[in-house]
Amino acid sequence: MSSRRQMPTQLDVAREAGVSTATVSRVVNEQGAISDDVKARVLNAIDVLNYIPDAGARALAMQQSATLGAIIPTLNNAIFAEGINAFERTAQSLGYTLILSVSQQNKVKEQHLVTKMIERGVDGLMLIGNSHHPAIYDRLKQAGVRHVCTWAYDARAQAPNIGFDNVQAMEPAVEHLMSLGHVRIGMLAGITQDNDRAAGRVEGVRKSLESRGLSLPQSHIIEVPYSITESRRAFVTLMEQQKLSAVICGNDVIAYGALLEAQRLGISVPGQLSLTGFDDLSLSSELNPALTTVQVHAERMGEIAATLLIEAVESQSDVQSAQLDTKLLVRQTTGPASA
Amino acid sequence: MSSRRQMPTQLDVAREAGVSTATVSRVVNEQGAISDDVKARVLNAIDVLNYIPDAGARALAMQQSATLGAIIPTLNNAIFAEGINAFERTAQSLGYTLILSVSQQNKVKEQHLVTKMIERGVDGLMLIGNSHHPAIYDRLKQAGVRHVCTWAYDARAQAPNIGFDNVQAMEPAVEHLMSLGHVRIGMLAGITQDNDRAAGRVEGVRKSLESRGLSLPQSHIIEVPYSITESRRAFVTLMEQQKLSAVICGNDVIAYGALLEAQRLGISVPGQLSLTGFDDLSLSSELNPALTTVQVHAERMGEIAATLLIEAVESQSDVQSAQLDTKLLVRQTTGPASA
DNA sequence: CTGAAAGCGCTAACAA
DNA sequence: TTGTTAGCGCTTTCAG
Repeated sequence: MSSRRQMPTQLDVAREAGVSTATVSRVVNEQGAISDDVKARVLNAIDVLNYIPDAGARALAMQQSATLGAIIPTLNNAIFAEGINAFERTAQSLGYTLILSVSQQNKVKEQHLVTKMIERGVDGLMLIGNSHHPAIYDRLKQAGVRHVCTWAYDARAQAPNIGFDNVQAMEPAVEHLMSLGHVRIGMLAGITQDNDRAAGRVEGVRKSLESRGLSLPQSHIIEVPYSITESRRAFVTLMEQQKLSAVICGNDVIAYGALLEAQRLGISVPGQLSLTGFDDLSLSSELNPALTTVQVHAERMGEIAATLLIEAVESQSDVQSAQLDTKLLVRQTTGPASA
Repeated sequence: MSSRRQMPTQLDVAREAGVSTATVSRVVNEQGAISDDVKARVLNAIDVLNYIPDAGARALAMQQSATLGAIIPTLNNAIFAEGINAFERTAQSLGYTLILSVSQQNKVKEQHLVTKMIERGVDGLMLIGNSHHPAIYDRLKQAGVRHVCTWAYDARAQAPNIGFDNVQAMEPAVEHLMSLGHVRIGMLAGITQDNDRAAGRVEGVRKSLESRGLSLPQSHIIEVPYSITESRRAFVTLMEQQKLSAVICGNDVIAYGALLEAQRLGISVPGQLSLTGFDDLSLSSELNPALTTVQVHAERMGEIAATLLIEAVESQSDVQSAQLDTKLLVRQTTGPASA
């Protein structure tokens, strides 16, 4: 019980300007015809009193908040941060405010956060990936809150998708490696539990391999958290157990760990071992050797998500899906398979 | 005009349970004494109707939103992302929702965003650094919105600070370098324009140097954006123009650029050149050579900011300041000055 | 222990 | 062109 109590309200402005609150509302929202005289008086009163409208009250009256929500697994992942940055920037430029929540990759928490978002009355919601608790979709539909799932594109998804196909995205990487003569290919994947993007990438590698007569046995995969330290450790384990000539990593950070550890162990990259990443973080092209990786348009994804969400909200229509492409960037960590 | 229209309201629940809205409010907020029977009926009605309260209406009635705002320069900076991640996590655990806006390091936009935050009725606001448009403090005070400035600690600051002293933080780095015999020390600083943290670090280096009889002429400093590419370029320029044996970098990313470029140029680190960073990003300790840098407790800063902000809001008192320490982490990019 | 009623600050018909 | 009057969905005295 404090904050806004001391703030001048629309009524104060109305009194100061000698008009009705409806009129104040009209000039604030630049809607309807207002005489220049009245308009000037209101504007002046607003300035004098330093009036700041109450968005909450406005939302209550208008039944829309000019607010977008986003629930992401974590911010400690440069690629999500980049996407959210663009999402916010775009939303802001279109007059929307961002409400951000982090689920800590916890499905139950995510479900709870969706309810929170509905409580807050967001006009649209952005989620990451397609594997969400079913109740989430129900709640969202019941509340009439438009939403998109990003970072994935699956024609069969039940919600609009704005992203890329994580399965297909791995195809060029496998193809590239095999064209270099690699046949003993392993993978340091992201944790696939509750993560359709990570799982999709594993599936993509497996399918691509199988369509070319190879396979990806479970023994050739280790799942690792988004951490260089963990990746280094897993890399050691993987290399000890298997004779691999190429390792596909679920993301760039995992690849950094593999590369750094390979260097420490004196395994030459790409001489003795080829390595690929995923995301194309800005560091990847700077490293020596520069990382061969799959480029993802995180920024555009964020922009598009915000744009389409807002478009759908304002036109009262369904949210469009949008498929973005990915691209294999061949750099220096991949080379011909040795002997 | 849609979203919540279709949602069941408190009144619907009241009818369904055969009680008054006041009663529904009481059980939802677990406040006041309610008979078990009534409580059960209400809870049941809530469940049946799938009732989700409207936080906006609640905020309007209670004059507080259970919302915290944060305005940051960018999310494309791992250290801010980490701080915000912790800020959000803490706020969430205390029942608060985060409204996040990015100023793109634009002072004018920041000022505008502060107004937006006030419109949204945030109970508390987190800002980065101490150099803000004066009008910001006025508005915040007028609106009675509690706030903290993080990532800096300055006893003279006009707003509560939760962070570290950017000037003092550089002292151990300079001291370390000088104890290794360095006297030709340069700096790749962050852009100091509108950035008191970057400026503070430059000042810190300068003061430390001067207190030891050395100096930091303008010719020994180049300011660089937060970008490896830019840093590499600036590093080349700096090294061409000056004979330096050590370069202090304004942050780790700049240091990565310097290190990578030094390696490309065949300048051995730390053999021929010592390098230090600032932030201690997770990659820094993994690099080879591992980066000597200044450790900052971004996560704790975010936690504390949220905690103290909420504490102040709920106790109707002033926000406490908190000073965090920084620590020089001596690793492998610094060594004795050669000849 | 529960209900009635007023009001939070704003918008939106409907009149005038 | 402007004012009046209802609410938006919730909380909160104040009665009972």
